[in-house]
Amino acid sequence: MKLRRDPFQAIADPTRRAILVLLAAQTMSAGAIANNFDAARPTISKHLTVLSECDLIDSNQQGREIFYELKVDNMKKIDQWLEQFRKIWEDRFENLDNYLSQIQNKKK
Amino acid sequence: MKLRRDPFQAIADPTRRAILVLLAAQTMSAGAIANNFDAARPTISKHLTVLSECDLIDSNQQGREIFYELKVDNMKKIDQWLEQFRKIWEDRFENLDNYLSQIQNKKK
DNA sequence: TATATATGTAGCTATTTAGCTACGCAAATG
DNA sequence: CATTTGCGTAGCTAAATAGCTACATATATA
Repeated sequence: MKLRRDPFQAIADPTRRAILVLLAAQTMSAGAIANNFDAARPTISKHLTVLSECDLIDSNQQGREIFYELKVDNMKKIDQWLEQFRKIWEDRFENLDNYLSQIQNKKK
Repeated sequence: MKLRRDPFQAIADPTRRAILVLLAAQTMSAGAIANNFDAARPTISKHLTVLSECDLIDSNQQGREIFYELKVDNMKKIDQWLEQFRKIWEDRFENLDNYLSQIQNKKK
């Protein structure tokens, strides 16, 4: 193996996905984030480190608190990768659509 | 930890992502898939097992060959999860758009 | 200034992962 | 019917992961 630090790796963990969802709503301090989970605070701290390394969040200190903010740009890479599959399921939907139209026409 | 068998886990590995891309184009036999990679054939076989467990591919045997086919439906789960973030970057794009319009107007 | 608070780091463990070689088995072929 | 071919499984290893407790450090507060 090899340490993978990319958005795909980042979202593989459900806790990290939940953190990202939290940060999608608002910027939050490390402690505030951790309060949303059962896991120990250092565990969440580590997840935040991973998310930073995967370049999905930014941090900035304010006093003794550290605020984390979503960096939406790298999220788009997942979206872009999905593009090629999206075409397939849209095609299938179209096919289903056509099929349903055909049934409709036969009825007429 | 706990064995995670979901589409997010499936696409965390780059080899598995590449397999999915291959299968997006066409159904392929296990051997044909393996030929596209440097990894040993059993390694690819294991990735195929994981992808099956994550419910992203289907297999059916034809003679001594086993053909694998993309199951696009579970891919959509990733797409659906991304939805909430897509809103954010679309908003930002709109904001940029508005900003650019304002500049345009000022020039006029 | 002593204390409380916010947060990261060190260091450990159990589990999972990705990879390999060796092997087994069923289907096709000579 | 012996052999080749296609493919999964067993069993191993090194590395990564996710989790924890204990500790260090810096900032705020009494």
